[in-house]
Amino acid sequence: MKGDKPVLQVLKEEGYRLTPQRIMVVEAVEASHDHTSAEEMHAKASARYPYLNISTVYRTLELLRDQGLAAETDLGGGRLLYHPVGKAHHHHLICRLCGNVRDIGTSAFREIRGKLRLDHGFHAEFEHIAIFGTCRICSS
Amino acid sequence: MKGDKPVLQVLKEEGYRLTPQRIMVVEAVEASHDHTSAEEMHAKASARYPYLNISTVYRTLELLRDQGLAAETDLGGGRLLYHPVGKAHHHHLICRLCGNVRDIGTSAFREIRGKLRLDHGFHAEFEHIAIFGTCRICSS
DNA sequence: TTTCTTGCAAAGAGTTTGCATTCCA
DNA sequence: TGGAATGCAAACTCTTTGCAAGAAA
Repeated sequence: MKGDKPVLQVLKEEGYRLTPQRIMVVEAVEASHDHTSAEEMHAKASARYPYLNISTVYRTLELLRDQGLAAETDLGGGRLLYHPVGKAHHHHLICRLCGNVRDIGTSAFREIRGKLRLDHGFHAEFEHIAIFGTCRICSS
Repeated sequence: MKGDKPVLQVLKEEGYRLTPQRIMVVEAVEASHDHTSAEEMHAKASARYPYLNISTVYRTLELLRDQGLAAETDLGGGRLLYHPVGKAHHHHLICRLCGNVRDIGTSAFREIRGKLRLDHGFHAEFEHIAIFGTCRICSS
C-alpha cells in the first residue's frame, strides 16, 4: 500500500501514462468486490471500451501488482485472481455443492496463526485462504 | 478409500485392464511421498518404461481419482498434484522465499473447524490446505 | 518528437480429447 | 477376437512475449 492515494495518481507520479486502457483496468480492480480474474475484467471493461486487448489487461494487472496497487492471489482453479489492496483481509468459505462464496473475517485464524509460529517457527500470511466444504443450506 | 486392498487389485476387480502403463503410474503415485504432478510422474516412469505417453498418465490419474484410489489437489501454481489416499490428512506450510514445503498434521485446525461449523453452519473439508508464509530459517 | 503502450499474433505450460492403432483379457 | 487402452497430434485455457504500429506527455 502506498498511503491512501488514488491508484491512478500513484501511477502518474511514478511516471506511468494514464491511458484509457489502464484507467479501465484500474476501475475494474476497484469495482471487484470479490476476487476477479483477468478475463472477467476484460469482459467487463470491454463493454464500455471495446478495443481493449486481453494482453493489455494482463500487463496492467502485472504493473499494479508490482507497484503494490493490486493484490494477486492464486486460489487454484488454473487462474490468478486480483483485488484491491487495502481492503481488510478475509477468507472464503466455498461451497462445493452450490458454489456459493462467503467471506469471513480473520479472527478465527488468529489463534492458529500464533500456534504455527510457536510450533513451527512459521510466519503464516493467512491473507486469502480458500476453505472448501459444504454450506449450511446444502448440508441440511 | 476402498478398504485397504492394493490399488492394482481394485482396478482389476473393477474390470480395468492392468497395462504396464497403468502399473507404472500407480507405482509412481504410491511412491510419491509428497504431492506429485503428472509431469513428474511421467518423467519418473519414463525412465523405466520409455514408451509412456503423458496423456496416458493424465488418463490414468483421472481414473484413479474417480475410483477414489488417488487424491487430486489443487494447491495453485497452475498444475494439479496427486498423492496416495489413505495417508493421514495433512496441511502444508509453504515458504514464499525458499519454496520449502513442510507438512503438518490436522490437529491445529480441529478447533477452527468446529468454530466454522458453529458460527457459519459451514462444514469445512480442511483436507489439504496450503498455507503460504515464511519459514523459520528464512525469517531469521 | 520520443519514449512508452498497445494490439496482434504467436508461443508457452499444463491439460484434455478425437481417432486410428495396438494389445490385454 | 473384440472391446478397452494407448499414442499421437491437435485443441483448449490461461498467461506471457516479440515486434511493429500507435499514442501520451
